Amino acid sequence: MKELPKIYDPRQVESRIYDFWMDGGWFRADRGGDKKPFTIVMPPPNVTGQLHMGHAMDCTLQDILIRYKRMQGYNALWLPGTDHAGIATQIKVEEELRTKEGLTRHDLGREKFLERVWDWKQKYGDTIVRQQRKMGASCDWDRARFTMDEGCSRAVREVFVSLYEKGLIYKGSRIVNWCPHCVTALSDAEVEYKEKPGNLWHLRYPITGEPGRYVVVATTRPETMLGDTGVAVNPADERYKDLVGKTCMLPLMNREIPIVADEYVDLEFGTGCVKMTPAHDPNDFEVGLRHNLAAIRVLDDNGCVNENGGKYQGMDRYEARKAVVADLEALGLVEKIEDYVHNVGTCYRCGSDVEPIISAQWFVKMEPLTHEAIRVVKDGETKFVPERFTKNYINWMENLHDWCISRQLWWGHQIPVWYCDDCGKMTVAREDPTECAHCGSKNITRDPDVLDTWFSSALWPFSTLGWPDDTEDLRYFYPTDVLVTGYDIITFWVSRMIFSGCEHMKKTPFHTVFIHGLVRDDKGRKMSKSLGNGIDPLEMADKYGADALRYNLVTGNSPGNDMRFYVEKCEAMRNFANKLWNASRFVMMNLTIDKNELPGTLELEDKWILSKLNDLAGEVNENLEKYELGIAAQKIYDFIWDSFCDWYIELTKARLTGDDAAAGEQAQRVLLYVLTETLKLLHPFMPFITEEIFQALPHEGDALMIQRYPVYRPELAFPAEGARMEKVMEVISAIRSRRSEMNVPSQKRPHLFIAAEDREAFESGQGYLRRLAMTGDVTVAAEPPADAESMVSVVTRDARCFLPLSELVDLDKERERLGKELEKNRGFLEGQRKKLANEKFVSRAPENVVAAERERAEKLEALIANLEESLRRLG
RNA sequence: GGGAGCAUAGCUCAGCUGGUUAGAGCACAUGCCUUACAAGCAUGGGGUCACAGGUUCAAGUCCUGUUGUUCCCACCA
Repeated sequence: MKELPKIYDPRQVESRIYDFWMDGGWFRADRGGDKKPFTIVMPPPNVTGQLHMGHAMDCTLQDILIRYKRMQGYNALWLPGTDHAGIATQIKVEEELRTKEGLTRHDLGREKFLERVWDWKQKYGDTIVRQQRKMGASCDWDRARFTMDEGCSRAVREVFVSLYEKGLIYKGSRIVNWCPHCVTALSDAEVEYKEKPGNLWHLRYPITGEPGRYVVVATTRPETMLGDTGVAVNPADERYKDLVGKTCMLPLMNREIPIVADEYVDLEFGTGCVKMTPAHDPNDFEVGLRHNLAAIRVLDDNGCVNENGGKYQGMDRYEARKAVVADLEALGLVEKIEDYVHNVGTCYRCGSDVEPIISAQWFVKMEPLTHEAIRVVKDGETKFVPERFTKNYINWMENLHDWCISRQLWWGHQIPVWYCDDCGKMTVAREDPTECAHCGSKNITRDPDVLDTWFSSALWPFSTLGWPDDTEDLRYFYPTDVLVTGYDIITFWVSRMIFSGCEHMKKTPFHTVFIHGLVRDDKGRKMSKSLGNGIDPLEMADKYGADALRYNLVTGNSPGNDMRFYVEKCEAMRNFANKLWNASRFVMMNLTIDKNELPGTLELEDKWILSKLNDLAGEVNENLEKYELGIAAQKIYDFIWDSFCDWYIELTKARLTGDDAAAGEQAQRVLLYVLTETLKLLHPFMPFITEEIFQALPHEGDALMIQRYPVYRPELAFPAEGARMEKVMEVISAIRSRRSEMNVPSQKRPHLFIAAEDREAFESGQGYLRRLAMTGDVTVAAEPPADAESMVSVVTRDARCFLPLSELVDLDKERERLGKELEKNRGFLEGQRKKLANEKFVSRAPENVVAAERERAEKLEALIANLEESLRRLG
């Protein structure tokens, strides 16, 4: 028998157990056999990333599901990997380059710079993987992928070319979101709008040929006026009817620009006149197209005024803003300046204000792709859990603009397009071409841009399984089963995986999207580097154990809702782990058997705990199937702590320490069985400690992690015996409560007289009544003892108990107490009777509900009768 | 402007398809080193389930509205 330390120390256990699993090869998913596949692809964290609390939660939820499915007998594949994370990674490497060597990427050149990024990836790329292992992640590491590995890159290329061939990818000059700091275009999804205080400048543009007359336009970005090529009014606006068709003079630039009429202009807002800057505003761009307005770009890629900005050339956008306003004021052309709070688009990576800029970029034509992506969700082929996120998804899908996929970065999948220097045409190819496909010229230059990171992530569920090749893995494991991710990433990623799966695989990539919320700090704020309020999951795992951290992250919250992180909860969960540890120690210390087998005959308390365990197994399976992980975890917690430790272990002590060896062994067998089944139930949630204990117990099979997950078994349901046991437990609780009220010292062990109908239940349980209710001898009879009047009485629904503690009793107080209890229960009974007297209730409520209410009423009546009897005896 | 969530004990939150006298952790109070565990045991106090209507035999749970709060989407110069 193995002696275990008194306090569970996860540090001694976790890494050893993890190695044990790895050595066993149990994380590897096989194909075929008589098992079915179950697949989760891990949302790939950034290569340069550190595990934060959100990852830890994500990781825990996935690991619970995959371990559960593995134990159910599936070929369970959890496919891990990392994402190259274009902008994020490039920024990091550039920063290091600047601070350490004072260089920019341009100093190095593309090739050398990319070498540096790959070096960086080699160096830090496995940090997060190590951290995931610490959390207990049971991924198939042999299948780990990277979005820029050879296979994923081929998938990206295939998708780009085939979408191009289908006419779903095009290059066009359009307004895009431009980050002047990252110097690249961004997709709509990568822009975060933030409310910022600003101004609304009202500017006067003189009407041509009508001295002294102006149109007044309002703007939040006065510097863009340098690129104005028109003024628009609403065609229905009576105020400006005569101006349409005329021109005005653009101040500072002295450019004559037309006044046009367009529905886009809101009559109510501002003056009803809008300056048109087609090169720097998406709406103006559209209006410009309708009225043939020129698009004059006045900002360069760094956000500085370019050669089209006259004397302001070279100023950055904010400098130019001040200068333009100052000059206009000097000319008397600023009518007024209002304070104005408006939404400003910012870069989701660096936070700089995004500038809408006209630019030649690559786009995915979204509209044709959305139909199937919407259908599969509407038809339930892919379901969101919780369901409410479906609406988010559909709404987003239905209002999509084309997806800008080109980025002016170096780190990423370079766009497979070559431009011919001679004929000017494009060659789009699966293999790198040596000549122009149109004229055969060798003078071809590759498009320098790379693809949006999410372009490759969108293919993750099938590129990781071998696509575009027709691999065995792909055929076996695709479509995958569940995607686990936070709600913040539905638009970025989930939606794109769905339409990509539909388009390229003709099947939606997963049947369930399991959404979780954000992990916030104890004040409800997002954890962030800038706030410095992040809690390192590894520190928590180290201090309290990965199991405790996992339990913290999965209990007490429900799918899709944010949770607050409390260190105290880690402590509580560590205590729970320790509780289990000590319960296991207790079982082991009393173990003389070496085989896990239930005994042939069972005592009442055995049947009670087995029945409880059986119910638990049934419920936990139900909850897990419905993704109610927190509820399942809570039930297991309650079972272990309340039912198993606080009751059952205590109940077995009489047998274990008694003289009857056979009875002792019987108790051992049940203890071992119940503990082992409980470990199985808990294993997906707390993998380390459960495996460690399992290995120390007599067991069959190599590892707990590959045992069969318990299910409900009708032959182990003992509802009648369970109810009888609870009669006794109720008496124990009632006596304890009375003792506590009366401050009876625990050394005091009074004789216990019980008057009850079901005498057998109480007679057979004398041992544990003595032990748990701290009494002396127990006498069970049909009627109370003769001198019951002088004793302390304790009343339950099924028994009247009498304790000769008269010296401690104040008869008046006793009467008062009984009276109060009687009052209370009469109140309940009255309610109950009313309900049962209600003809509508009896006729309309389901039979079982009515029966339950009847039974409840009967029990109340019994309790009241007992109370009345006791009170009567007191006189 | 459109949409969604949340509002339950002092704090943080569970409460699944309506059905016991609404639960947990932490905190609090009292008594216990009872040979698994003081990271523990026993007992106890504490809640008009935001507000107002409605549906129902029955509402914390479903519907409508109100208030407060958080978030997502759109982006009107």
